[in-house]
Amino acid sequence: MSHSDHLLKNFDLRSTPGRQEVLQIFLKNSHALSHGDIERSMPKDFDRVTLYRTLKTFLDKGLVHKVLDDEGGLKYALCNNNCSTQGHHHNHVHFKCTICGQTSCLDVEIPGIKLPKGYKSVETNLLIQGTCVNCA
Amino acid sequence: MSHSDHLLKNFDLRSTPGRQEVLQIFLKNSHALSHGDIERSMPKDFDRVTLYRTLKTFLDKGLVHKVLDDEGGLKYALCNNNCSTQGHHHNHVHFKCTICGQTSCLDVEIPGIKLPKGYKSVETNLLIQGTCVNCA
DNA sequence: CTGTGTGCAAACACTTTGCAGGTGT
DNA sequence: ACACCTGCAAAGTGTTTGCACACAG
Repeated sequence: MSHSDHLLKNFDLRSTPGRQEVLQIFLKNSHALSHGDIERSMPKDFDRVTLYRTLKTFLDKGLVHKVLDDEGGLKYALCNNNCSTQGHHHNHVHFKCTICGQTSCLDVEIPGIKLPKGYKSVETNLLIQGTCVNCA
Repeated sequence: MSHSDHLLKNFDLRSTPGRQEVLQIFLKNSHALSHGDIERSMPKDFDRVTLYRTLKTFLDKGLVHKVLDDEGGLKYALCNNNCSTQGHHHNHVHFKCTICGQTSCLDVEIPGIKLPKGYKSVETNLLIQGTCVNCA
Protein backbone atom coordinates (compact mmCIF):
# COMPACT_ATOMS: atom_id res chain seq x y z
CA MET A 1 0.00 0.00 0.00
CA SER A 2 1.40 3.38 -1.02
CA HIS A 3 2.17 6.31 1.19
CA SER A 4 -0.81 8.29 -0.04
CA ASP A 5 -3.07 5.29 0.49
CA HIS A 6 -2.02 5.20 4.09
CA LEU A 7 -2.53 8.89 4.52
CA LEU A 8 -6.03 8.71 3.13
CA LYS A 9 -6.90 5.79 5.38
CA ASN A 10 -5.59 7.63 8.40
CA PHE A 11 -8.04 10.36 7.69
CA ASP A 12 -11.04 8.11 7.16
CA LEU A 13 -11.05 8.61 3.43
CA ARG A 14 -11.60 6.06 0.71
CA SER A 15 -8.64 5.71 -1.54
CA THR A 16 -9.55 6.63 -5.09
CA PRO A 17 -7.36 7.49 -8.06
CA GLY A 18 -8.47 11.12 -8.01
CA ARG A 19 -7.73 11.61 -4.35
CA GLN A 20 -4.35 9.95 -4.67
CA GLU A 21 -3.54 12.24 -7.55
CA VAL A 22 -4.46 15.35 -5.59
CA LEU A 23 -2.55 14.15 -2.59
CA GLN A 24 0.53 13.48 -4.70
CA ILE A 25 0.43 17.05 -5.88
CA PHE A 26 0.39 18.29 -2.32
CA LEU A 27 3.24 15.98 -1.40
CA LYS A 28 5.32 17.15 -4.34
CA ASN A 29 4.83 20.83 -3.50
CA SER A 30 6.14 22.32 -0.32
CA HIS A 31 4.03 25.43 -0.71
CA ALA A 32 0.33 26.15 -0.42
CA LEU A 33 -1.83 25.57 -3.47
CA SER A 34 -4.98 27.23 -4.72
CA HIS A 35 -7.76 25.37 -6.42
CA GLY A 36 -6.47 26.70 -9.72
CA ASP A 37 -2.92 25.59 -9.01
CA ILE A 38 -4.10 22.07 -8.39
CA GLU A 39 -6.38 22.03 -11.37
CA ARG A 40 -3.45 22.96 -13.59
CA SER A 41 -1.38 20.14 -12.14
CA MET A 42 -4.04 17.50 -12.67
CA PRO A 43 -4.54 15.44 -15.82
CA LYS A 44 -6.47 17.75 -18.15
CA ASP A 45 -9.51 15.52 -18.19
CA PHE A 46 -10.00 15.55 -14.44
CA ASP A 47 -13.37 16.90 -13.50
CA ARG A 48 -13.35 20.37 -12.03
CA VAL A 49 -16.35 19.73 -9.81
CA THR A 50 -14.83 16.63 -8.30
CA LEU A 51 -11.80 18.68 -7.37
CA TYR A 52 -13.98 21.16 -5.49
CA ARG A 53 -15.49 18.30 -3.57
CA THR A 54 -12.17 16.59 -2.98
CA LEU A 55 -10.65 19.72 -1.50
CA LYS A 56 -13.66 20.29 0.68
CA THR A 57 -13.45 16.72 1.91
CA PHE A 58 -9.73 16.99 2.65
CA LEU A 59 -10.45 20.16 4.58
CA ASP A 60 -13.31 18.64 6.55
CA LYS A 61 -11.30 15.59 7.47
CA GLY A 62 -8.32 17.65 8.47
CA LEU A 63 -5.87 16.44 5.87
CA VAL A 64 -5.23 19.96 4.68
CA HIS A 65 -5.72 23.38 6.23
CA LYS A 66 -6.67 26.73 4.80
CA VAL A 67 -4.08 29.32 3.97
CA LEU A 68 -5.36 32.86 3.54
CA ASP A 69 -4.31 34.94 0.61
CA ASP A 70 -3.98 38.68 0.40
CA GLU A 71 -5.99 38.77 -2.81
CA GLY A 72 -8.88 37.24 -0.99
CA GLY A 73 -8.65 33.69 -2.18
CA LEU A 74 -7.97 30.48 -0.38
CA LYS A 75 -5.07 28.15 -0.64
CA TYR A 76 -4.56 24.78 0.92
CA ALA A 77 -1.57 23.12 2.51
CA LEU A 78 -1.01 19.69 3.97
CA CYS A 79 -1.31 19.50 7.71
CA ASN A 80 1.59 18.29 9.74
CA ASN A 81 1.62 15.29 12.04
CA ASN A 82 -0.10 17.12 14.85
CA CYS A 83 -3.35 17.05 12.92
CA SER A 84 -5.93 14.34 12.56
CA THR A 85 -9.65 13.95 12.08
CA GLN A 86 -9.90 14.74 15.78
CA GLY A 87 -8.34 18.14 15.78
CA HIS A 88 -5.86 20.62 14.44
CA HIS A 89 -2.88 22.22 15.98
CA HIS A 90 -1.95 25.05 13.71
CA ASN A 91 -0.20 27.96 15.10
CA HIS A 92 2.35 28.72 12.48
CA VAL A 93 3.04 31.68 10.25
CA HIS A 94 2.21 31.71 6.55
CA PHE A 95 4.58 33.56 4.31
CA LYS A 96 3.84 34.83 0.83
CA CYS A 97 6.73 35.97 -1.30
CA THR A 98 5.80 38.94 -3.45
CA ILE A 99 8.43 37.99 -6.00
CA CYS A 100 7.95 34.29 -6.69
CA GLY A 101 4.36 34.40 -5.47
CA GLN A 102 4.66 31.25 -3.41
CA THR A 103 2.98 30.94 -0.06
CA SER A 104 4.38 28.51 2.44
CA CYS A 105 4.06 27.43 6.02
CA LEU A 106 6.96 28.54 8.16
CA ASP A 107 8.04 26.71 11.24
CA VAL A 108 7.48 29.82 13.29
CA GLU A 109 4.93 30.07 16.06
CA ILE A 110 2.42 32.87 16.14
CA PRO A 111 3.08 34.71 19.40
CA GLY A 112 0.28 35.04 21.90
CA ILE A 113 -1.71 38.23 21.44
CA LYS A 114 -3.27 40.06 24.32
CA LEU A 115 -6.80 40.96 23.31
CA PRO A 116 -9.04 43.59 24.90
CA LYS A 117 -11.23 42.46 27.78
CA GLY A 118 -14.13 40.30 26.63
CA TYR A 119 -12.54 38.98 23.45
CA LYS A 120 -11.72 35.32 23.25
CA SER A 121 -9.44 33.86 20.61
CA VAL A 122 -10.14 30.46 19.09
CA GLU A 123 -8.19 30.48 15.87
CA THR A 124 -5.44 32.66 14.52
CA ASN A 125 -4.24 33.26 11.00
CA LEU A 126 -1.12 35.18 10.25
CA LEU A 127 0.01 35.99 6.75
CA ILE A 128 3.29 37.77 6.26
CA GLN A 129 4.28 39.11 2.87
CA GLY A 130 7.73 40.01 1.73
CA THR A 131 10.67 38.34 0.03
CA CYS A 132 11.55 34.74 0.69
CA VAL A 133 14.93 33.14 1.09
CA ASN A 134 15.09 32.01 -2.53
CA CYS A 135 14.28 35.39 -4.01
CA ALA A 136 16.39 37.52 -1.68
CA MET B 1 -19.35 70.86 2.85
CA SER B 2 -20.11 67.54 4.51
CA HIS B 3 -17.73 65.31 6.36
CA SER B 4 -17.62 62.73 3.59
CA ASP B 5 -16.98 65.46 1.03
CA HIS B 6 -13.93 66.47 2.98
CA LEU B 7 -12.74 62.93 3.30
CA LEU B 8 -13.01 62.34 -0.42
CA LYS B 9 -11.15 65.56 -1.17
CA ASN B 10 -8.38 64.62 1.21
CA PHE B 11 -7.84 61.49 -0.77
CA ASP B 12 -7.81 63.15 -4.17
CA LEU B 13 -11.21 61.84 -5.09
CA ARG B 14 -14.07 63.61 -6.80
CA SER B 15 -17.13 63.87 -4.69
CA THR B 16 -20.01 62.06 -6.35
CA PRO B 17 -23.32 60.85 -4.93
CA GLY B 18 -22.27 57.21 -5.27
CA ARG B 19 -18.99 57.65 -3.47
CA GLN B 20 -20.60 59.64 -0.70
CA GLU B 21 -23.17 56.91 -0.28
CA VAL B 22 -20.51 54.21 -0.03
CA LEU B 23 -18.47 56.30 2.36
CA GLN B 24 -21.51 56.89 4.56
CA ILE B 25 -21.97 53.18 4.83
CA PHE B 26 -18.41 52.76 6.00
CA LEU B 27 -18.80 55.58 8.49
CA LYS B 28 -22.00 54.11 9.88
CA ASN B 29 -20.44 50.68 10.36
CA SER B 30 -17.59 50.14 12.73
CA HIS B 31 -16.79 46.76 11.24
CA ALA B 32 -15.29 45.60 7.98
CA LEU B 33 -17.58 45.19 4.99
CA SER B 34 -17.52 42.88 2.02
CA HIS B 35 -18.57 43.92 -1.44
CA GLY B 36 -21.83 42.08 -0.85
CA ASP B 37 -22.45 43.81 2.48
CA ILE B 38 -22.09 47.17 0.85
CA GLU B 39 -24.19 46.25 -2.12
CA ARG B 40 -27.02 45.27 0.21
CA SER B 41 -26.78 48.59 2.00
CA MET B 42 -26.91 50.65 -1.17
CA PRO B 43 -30.07 51.86 -2.91
CA LYS B 44 -31.27 48.85 -4.89
CA ASP B 45 -30.74 50.54 -8.22
CA PHE B 46 -27.09 51.28 -7.63
CA ASP B 47 -24.92 49.71 -10.28
CA ARG B 48 -22.92 46.72 -9.17
CA VAL B 49 -20.05 47.43 -11.53
CA THR B 50 -19.65 50.97 -10.30
CA LEU B 51 -19.36 49.62 -6.79
CA TYR B 52 -16.50 47.35 -7.84
CA ARG B 53 -14.75 50.33 -9.30
CA THR B 54 -15.49 52.55 -6.35
CA LEU B 55 -14.02 50.06 -3.91
CA LYS B 56 -10.98 49.58 -6.06
CA THR B 57 -10.49 53.33 -6.21
CA PHE B 58 -10.89 53.72 -2.45
CA LEU B 59 -8.33 50.99 -2.01
CA ASP B 60 -5.85 52.50 -4.45
CA LYS B 61 -6.12 55.94 -2.90
CA GLY B 62 -5.75 54.56 0.59
CA LEU B 63 -9.15 55.47 1.95
CA VAL B 64 -9.84 51.88 2.91
CA HIS B 65 -7.68 48.85 3.50
CA LYS B 66 -8.19 45.16 2.90
CA VAL B 67 -9.31 42.85 5.64
CA LEU B 68 -8.77 39.16 5.03
CA ASP B 69 -11.51 36.69 5.66
CA ASP B 70 -11.23 33.07 6.68
CA GLU B 71 -13.65 32.03 3.97
CA GLY B 72 -11.29 33.44 1.43
CA GLY B 73 -13.00 36.66 0.54
CA LEU B 74 -12.03 40.24 1.02
CA LYS B 75 -13.54 42.85 3.24
CA TYR B 76 -12.78 46.52 3.48
CA ALA B 77 -12.47 48.88 6.40
CA LEU B 78 -11.83 52.59 6.66
CA CYS B 79 -8.27 53.52 7.34
CA ASN B 80 -7.43 55.53 10.39
CA ASN B 81 -5.77 58.92 10.44
CA ASN B 82 -2.31 57.54 9.91
CA CYS B 83 -3.16 56.73 6.33
CA SER B 84 -3.18 58.93 3.29
CA THR B 85 -2.60 58.72 -0.43
CA GLN B 86 1.09 58.70 0.47
CA GLY B 87 1.20 55.60 2.58
CA HIS B 88 -0.38 53.24 5.03
CA HIS B 89 0.46 52.45 8.56
CA HIS B 90 -1.48 49.36 9.40
CA ASN B 91 -0.22 47.08 11.98
CA HIS B 92 -3.33 46.16 13.85
CA VAL B 93 -5.16 42.92 14.50
CA HIS B 94 -8.39 42.01 12.73
CA PHE B 95 -10.92 40.10 14.76
CA LYS B 96 -13.77 38.04 13.39
CA CYS B 97 -16.46 36.91 15.78
CA THR B 98 -17.73 33.45 14.95
CA ILE B 99 -21.08 34.23 16.54
CA CYS B 100 -22.16 37.58 15.14
CA GLY B 101 -19.93 37.18 12.11
CA GLN B 102 -18.58 40.71 12.30
CA THR B 103 -14.96 41.46 11.55
CA SER B 104 -13.42 44.55 13.05
CA CYS B 105 -10.12 46.30 13.47
CA LEU B 106 -8.80 46.11 17.00
CA ASP B 107 -6.51 48.70 18.47
CA VAL B 108 -3.93 46.03 19.12
CA GLU B 109 -0.51 45.98 17.50
CA ILE B 110 0.77 42.93 15.73
CA PRO B 111 3.92 41.91 17.59
CA GLY B 112 7.17 41.66 15.69
CA ILE B 113 7.83 38.19 14.36
CA LYS B 114 11.29 36.76 14.05
CA LEU B 115 11.54 35.14 10.65
CA PRO B 116 14.10 32.57 9.51
CA LYS B 117 17.30 33.91 8.00
CA GLY B 118 16.77 35.29 4.51
CA TYR B 119 13.10 36.18 4.86
CA LYS B 120 12.12 39.81 4.83
CA SER B 121 8.72 41.03 5.94
CA VAL B 122 6.98 43.90 4.18
CA GLU B 123 3.36 43.52 5.16
CA THR B 124 1.60 41.57 7.84
CA ASN B 125 -2.00 40.45 8.15
CA LEU B 126 -3.35 38.93 11.28
CA LEU B 127 -6.87 37.59 11.59
CA ILE B 128 -8.03 36.26 14.92
CA GLN B 129 -11.30 34.41 15.22
CA GLY B 130 -13.27 33.82 18.36
CA THR B 131 -16.02 35.52 20.33
CA CYS B 132 -16.24 39.25 20.61
CA VAL B 133 -17.14 41.39 23.57
CA ASN B 134 -20.77 41.75 22.53
CA CYS B 135 -21.38 38.04 22.06
CA ALA B 136 -19.49 36.79 25.10
C1' DC C 1 -24.22 -5.18 -1.53
C1' DT C 2 -24.19 -0.45 0.15
C1' DG C 3 -22.77 3.91 0.71
C1' DT C 4 -19.75 7.02 -1.13
C1' DG C 5 -17.24 9.15 -5.00
C1' DT C 6 -17.32 10.67 -9.77
C1' DG C 7 -18.63 12.86 -14.13
C1' DC C 8 -21.74 15.55 -16.62
C1' DA C 9 -25.11 19.25 -17.30
C1' DA C 10 -26.90 23.18 -15.87
C1' DA C 11 -27.73 26.86 -12.88
C1' DC C 12 -25.87 30.37 -10.23
C1' DA C 13 -22.72 33.93 -8.46
C1' DC C 14 -18.87 36.83 -8.95
C1' DT C 15 -15.79 39.90 -11.50
C1' DT C 16 -13.94 42.23 -15.52
C1' DT C 17 -13.98 44.90 -19.85
C1' DG C 18 -15.55 48.18 -23.40
C1' DC C 19 -18.03 51.86 -24.67
C1' DA C 20 -21.41 55.84 -24.80
C1' DG C 21 -23.11 59.34 -22.29
C1' DG C 22 -23.25 62.18 -17.91
C1' DT C 23 -21.02 65.00 -14.23
C1' DG C 24 -17.64 67.30 -11.04
C1' DT C 25 -14.15 70.67 -11.06
C1' DA D 1 -13.92 72.11 -21.56
C1' DC D 2 -11.84 68.18 -19.97
C1' DA D 3 -11.03 64.44 -17.45
C1' DC D 4 -13.13 61.36 -14.89
C1' DC D 5 -17.18 58.74 -13.25
C1' DT D 6 -21.27 56.06 -14.21
C1' DG D 7 -24.53 52.72 -16.23
C1' DC D 8 -25.42 49.16 -19.33
C1' DA D 9 -24.35 45.08 -22.00
C1' DA D 10 -21.72 41.31 -22.52
C1' DA D 11 -18.17 38.17 -21.75
C1' DG D 12 -15.25 35.68 -18.68
C1' DT D 13 -14.36 33.15 -14.52
C1' DG D 14 -15.37 30.72 -10.35
C1' DT D 15 -18.56 27.80 -7.60
C1' DT D 16 -22.63 25.08 -6.46
C1' DT D 17 -26.35 21.63 -7.14
C1' DG D 18 -28.80 17.51 -8.84
C1' DC D 19 -28.75 13.25 -10.71
C1' DA D 20 -27.26 8.74 -12.78
C1' DC D 21 -23.65 5.66 -12.81
C1' DA D 22 -19.18 3.63 -11.08
C1' DC D 23 -16.48 1.89 -7.60
C1' DA D 24 -14.16 0.99 -2.85
C1' DG D 25 -14.84 -1.42 1.15
